[in-house]
Amino acid sequence: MNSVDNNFKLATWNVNSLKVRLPQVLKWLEENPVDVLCLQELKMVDEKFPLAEIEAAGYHAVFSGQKTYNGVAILSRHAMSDVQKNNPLFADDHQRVIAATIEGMRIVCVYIPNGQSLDSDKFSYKMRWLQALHDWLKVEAQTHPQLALLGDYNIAPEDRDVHDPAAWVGMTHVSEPERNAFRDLLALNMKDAFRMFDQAEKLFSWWDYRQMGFRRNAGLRIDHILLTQALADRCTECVIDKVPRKWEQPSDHAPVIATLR
DNA sequence: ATGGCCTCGGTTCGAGGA
Repeated sequence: MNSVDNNFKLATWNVNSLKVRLPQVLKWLEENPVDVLCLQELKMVDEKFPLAEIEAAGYHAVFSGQKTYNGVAILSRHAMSDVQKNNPLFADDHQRVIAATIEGMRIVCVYIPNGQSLDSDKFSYKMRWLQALHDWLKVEAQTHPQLALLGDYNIAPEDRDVHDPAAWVGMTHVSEPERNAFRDLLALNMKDAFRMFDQAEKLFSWWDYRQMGFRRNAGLRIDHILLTQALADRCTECVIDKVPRKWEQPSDHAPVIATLR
């Protein structure tokens, strides 16, 4: 038994349709046998969830899907308990939250709303949604000191998380209210796992399908893993895996992986 | 350039994403 075997890996990936991306998810898990993988944008109802294929790959799965839009899942090599769908403090037609307890950790998988544009109803929905998430996690962290919040946040926390900050002024994902909401989550004694470590510049987790965004590295870092202090203390690495973004018919997002010792 | 791409639902285009 070497030290690698004792690591616990948590990952998140917005797959932009699990129906289209299932072969890539299975391939990625074969190459990256993480302990937990949070998925967003399933875009399918629960009846269509490919449970047999996921289980054949060695994973349990819990999921909360809907037709066409949204939908989230947690895949885990370990047993899951206390599954929670949606934020109990926020009535929501969208399926954007699923949580489960795994090996004593509270794993919260989120697909935070996009917001569309700063003057839209969808933006005010995003901000109300973020406030409710904060209020819920504040309570949840009291009973689960080992809490991880993984997902597509649709927020680039700082200008260094944006390929061309000037081009994004006035857009959603980078506005002060959104960045304040991100800092409010950090203020729940959580750490952005990626920023706990030295990283190269211009590392992103999403690239526009248009204009050859990936080739130009025209991206944003909007997929995050936040860890409460108890888990942050165990975190030894956090990386973005650009490999599947280079595959044929990729998701526009890349997986993010945190390693705990 | 109110663009460009991708997915879905449902038909050959609009909505939504980011």
